[in-house]
Amino acid sequence: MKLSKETIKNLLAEKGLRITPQRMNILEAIYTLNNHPTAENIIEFIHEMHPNIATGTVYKVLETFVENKLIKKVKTDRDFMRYDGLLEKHHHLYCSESDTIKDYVDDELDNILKDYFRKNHLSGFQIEDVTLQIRGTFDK
Amino acid sequence: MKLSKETIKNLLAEKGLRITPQRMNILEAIYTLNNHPTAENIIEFIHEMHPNIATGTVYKVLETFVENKLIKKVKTDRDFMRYDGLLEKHHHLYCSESDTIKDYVDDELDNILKDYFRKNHLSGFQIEDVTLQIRGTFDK
DNA sequence: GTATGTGCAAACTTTTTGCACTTCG
DNA sequence: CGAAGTGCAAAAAGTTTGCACATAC
Repeated sequence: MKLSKETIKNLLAEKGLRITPQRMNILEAIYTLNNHPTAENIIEFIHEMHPNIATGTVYKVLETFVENKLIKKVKTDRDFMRYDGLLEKHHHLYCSESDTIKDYVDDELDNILKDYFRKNHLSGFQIEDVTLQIRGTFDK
Repeated sequence: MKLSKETIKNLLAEKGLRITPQRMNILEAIYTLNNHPTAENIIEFIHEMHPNIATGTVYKVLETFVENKLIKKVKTDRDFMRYDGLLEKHHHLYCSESDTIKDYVDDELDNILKDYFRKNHLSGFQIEDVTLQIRGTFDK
């Protein structure tokens, strides 16, 4: 999921965010790394080409991106944050034996869930979004 | 979901864990607090009656409980861990406006999911468990 | 030019660790 | 008694913050 500089610029511009080299690099890193990187993964990746980008900046930029819905935080039960650049609706496969998280996209599943929650209204709760955590192991 | 001292002892004994006052207090706290407490919530609760229990001990005991499947870690996109004492299969309602997480139990939903994954085999992945993250807002 | 973003280093928060001491069984 | 658990305080790990400087528009 490698994006061109132009596409990345447009993504930022659409959200009314200033286009800075740091933001472009960080967004590019997330799309290139693409397997739900941690802040550290992103920093490491960027430092190979741009060693002068600051840790604090990366965290600030990531927060900005989350607020502007360019990326999402991924829920985990580990003590560090992971980020997700896939904007399309999707679910996650969590590996029990490693830190791998893979995306799972399927319209049929989404329709089944939509149907279920249309029929079974949760009283006192307005649903915004439903995603599955599918825990298991990848075949060796 | 308040449990008797006897029940708590049995839970520990069944897992072959030594019964200590600290472990009993921590397990009791989780069941009493019951809304997916953080380590801090648990420490605070326990300190009211037993001010001499150490923070490090609480973390060590929580890890032991997770390893022995007495409790589970709850996946969140926040930077602190939350714990769940409900052993029955269930899903989670995450509030977008607060840190509230509520349980959602429904057999019909579980059957629908079981059906779906029986029909749609994920190649290269052995499913152990599927849980829903239902994000939204509670009515005021 | 000015509002916004960045670098840096210090601080903060949450969790982990090592080791002497204590306790459960 | 011996293995396992606890307290404590120090440190690690991850993230946030404040402020002077730099840059996008």
